[in-house]
Amino acid sequence: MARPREFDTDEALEAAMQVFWQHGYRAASLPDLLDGMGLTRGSLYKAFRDKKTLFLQVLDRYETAAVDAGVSMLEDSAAGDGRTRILALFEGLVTAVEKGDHRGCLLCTAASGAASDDAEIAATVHRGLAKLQGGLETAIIDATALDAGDRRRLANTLLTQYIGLRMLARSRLSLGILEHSVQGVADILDHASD
Amino acid sequence: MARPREFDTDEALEAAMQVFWQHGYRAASLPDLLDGMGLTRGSLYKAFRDKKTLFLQVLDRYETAAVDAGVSMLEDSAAGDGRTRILALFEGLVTAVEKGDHRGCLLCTAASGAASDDAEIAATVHRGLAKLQGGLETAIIDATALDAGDRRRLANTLLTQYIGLRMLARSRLSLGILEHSVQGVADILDHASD
DNA sequence: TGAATTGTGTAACAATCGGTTCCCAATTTA
DNA sequence: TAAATTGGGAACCGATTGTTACACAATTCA
Repeated sequence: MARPREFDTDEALEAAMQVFWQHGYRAASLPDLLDGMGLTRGSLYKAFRDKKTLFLQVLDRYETAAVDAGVSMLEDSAAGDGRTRILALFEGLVTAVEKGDHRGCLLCTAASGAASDDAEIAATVHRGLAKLQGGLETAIIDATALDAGDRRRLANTLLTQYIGLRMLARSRLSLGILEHSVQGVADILDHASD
Repeated sequence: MARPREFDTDEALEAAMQVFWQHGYRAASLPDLLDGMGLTRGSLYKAFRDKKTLFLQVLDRYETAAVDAGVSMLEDSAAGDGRTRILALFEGLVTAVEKGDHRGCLLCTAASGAASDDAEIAATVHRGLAKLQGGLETAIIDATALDAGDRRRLANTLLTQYIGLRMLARSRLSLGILEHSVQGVADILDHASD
């Protein structure tokens, strides 16, 4: 029918995610995005409508790529017991930081930034964090003998811990927290069922 | 010698803190600051040099007003035992959110935002969080019988929890976490010394 | 081959950004 | 009164923001 795209939409979206991940929604300038995605203004606006729509698509991609992957791991009984799976989640976080990844959590950055004013963005962020919350709770069932109330509370504590750590990862502040954070999480888990 | 200031420097700084607290360093525009502080460009630049210097003064003010107050409470043995003092810190946080305060933590917002690129700002943020870290550890000495290593790890866990909660407070996301977060912290404390 | 359709690239848009400089009135102290 | 300093503006800077418009290229289908 007509002229086909010269670029791969999926690759462009992946590149856009990296830019937003590093700079946040508001701080990511259009030139930043154009450079990272390797296309021009006209192509970007024709293919992705505008910056906010692009960001929403990026959030969806992040949700299926990063969040769902983490949740699958948390709920995969073949990957060890619940305790092992939860600790693996936090170990992955620390390992990423030690490798120099200071991007933190795209959802968390979006939640605290100017993006929190926007209802659509806030809803997507909420959905992602709720998924993580559910994954943690599932893993806890397999790790402790807590009743529903305590389980929910423990899941929330761990989710808060997760958010705090990814926040610290982004800050580049060396408060010596990340080094032993996995052991700290293990302490919480091991003592929760007493 | 000369004409005196018509505005109170301290009040202007307080107003500037509110603006930065709500919008973050980069997102706070000069018109935002002028409106909030109630003065004009000429006066602001004459009195506070420039935006960054103003923000550094605001950070100092936040440190002495908010951080030092929290640390004093954590270390005040007249305010109950260590456990009580730590829980009071988190209760204050939850209470503030329930009153509609969604500003979160100025230090944390600065740490994750563009401010983290600046060495001076990063150093000030680091100093504030380290103070909090120390205050928590002092309170833990009064709450548990842990050795130095475990105590440090518990302090870091609580600080991470604190940061995560203030992050959530800023996000306005209702994941049902804040409601029982104090109980969650109490669980961590009560089981830590087992 | 020719018309229709769509992507590409660039220019330009209006608005705002933080920062600076200027002027002059107002007010103080020496 | 004279010197000194602030307040309140206006004006401007170069740069940036996200967005739109338009000419041109490329591809497909009839």
